[in-house]
Amino acid sequence: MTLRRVADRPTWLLSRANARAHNILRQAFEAEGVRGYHFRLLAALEQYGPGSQADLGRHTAIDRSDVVATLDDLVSLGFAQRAADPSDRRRNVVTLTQAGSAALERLDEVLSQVQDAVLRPLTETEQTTLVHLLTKMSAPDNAPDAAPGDA
Amino acid sequence: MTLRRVADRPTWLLSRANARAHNILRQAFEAEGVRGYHFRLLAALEQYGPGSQADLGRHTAIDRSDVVATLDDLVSLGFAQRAADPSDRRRNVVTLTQAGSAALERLDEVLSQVQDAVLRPLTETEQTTLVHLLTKMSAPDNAPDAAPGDA
DNA sequence: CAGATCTCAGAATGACTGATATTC
DNA sequence: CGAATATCAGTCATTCTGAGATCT
Repeated sequence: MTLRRVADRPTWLLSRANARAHNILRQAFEAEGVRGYHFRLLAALEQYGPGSQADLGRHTAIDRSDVVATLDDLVSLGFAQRAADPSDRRRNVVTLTQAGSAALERLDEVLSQVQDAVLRPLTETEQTTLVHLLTKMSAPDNAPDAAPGDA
Repeated sequence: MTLRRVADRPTWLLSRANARAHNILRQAFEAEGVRGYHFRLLAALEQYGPGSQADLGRHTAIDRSDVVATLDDLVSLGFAQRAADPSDRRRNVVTLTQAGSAALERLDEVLSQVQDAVLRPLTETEQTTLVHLLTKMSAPDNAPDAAPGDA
């Protein structure tokens, strides 16, 4: 696409680079039968241990209502288990199964390979610089949607 | 979100930075009553002049079937016109109206402001570097989905 | 006939909203 | 009571597929 008013924009380059990575990743995950939401949920289960679905939503920044459906998938894939919390009957305690743990390792490997493929054109120094710039760009204190002094 | 297996990834930073820009832009465009597709179509109409919908799809990388619906919006907003092509009755010749041209200018200004807001945390040198790295990363000859020697 | 064009219907993904029943 | 939890039923934008009708 050579649209002057679009292609010239740095944010468009950002969008293109991201779309490229995103597409490769989507296809790679598809081969494993999962989507991004599944991976994020699995990663959160591993990192934070068993917890409520609300917690999962907070850790992954996935909407409460989407956690429900995605978890349905993970349960039917045998990657996670739901159990009623005896101490708080509102809650479901979600646990990562061994199969889920194994799947997470596989998916993490897939992610690493995609990562390498996407960054391959850059030297290691350039990769470091890119990470630095992207981090700086999105730093919370620079976020235009959360100016200091708000409330 | 502080998910080890996700947040540590350069591609995640890319995704975050892009999402930030995308959200700001979406809201800004929403205030004008349009979406990204509308802007791209308007930009293509301006740049390439009146043409068929198929051409529009090619210039903007918007799917043929989505061009139809998006164009419906632009027509009902008075930003574009459809007319049968007398020399090829399969085609609709799409033309940018004066109102569409004015809207494009407004939206371009909105885009510039969003651009500035997103890149503000970086110095000018850093912005240049970022553009360079993103360009290099997504250069066609480096594209993992179009290796030289394919076909 | 092949091929291009326009259109419609639908699906998938990520992100989000509103409502509801239940429980603390 | 207010607040949190899990769930369901939607919407929305972007992207893409399949099918059909029309025309070159």
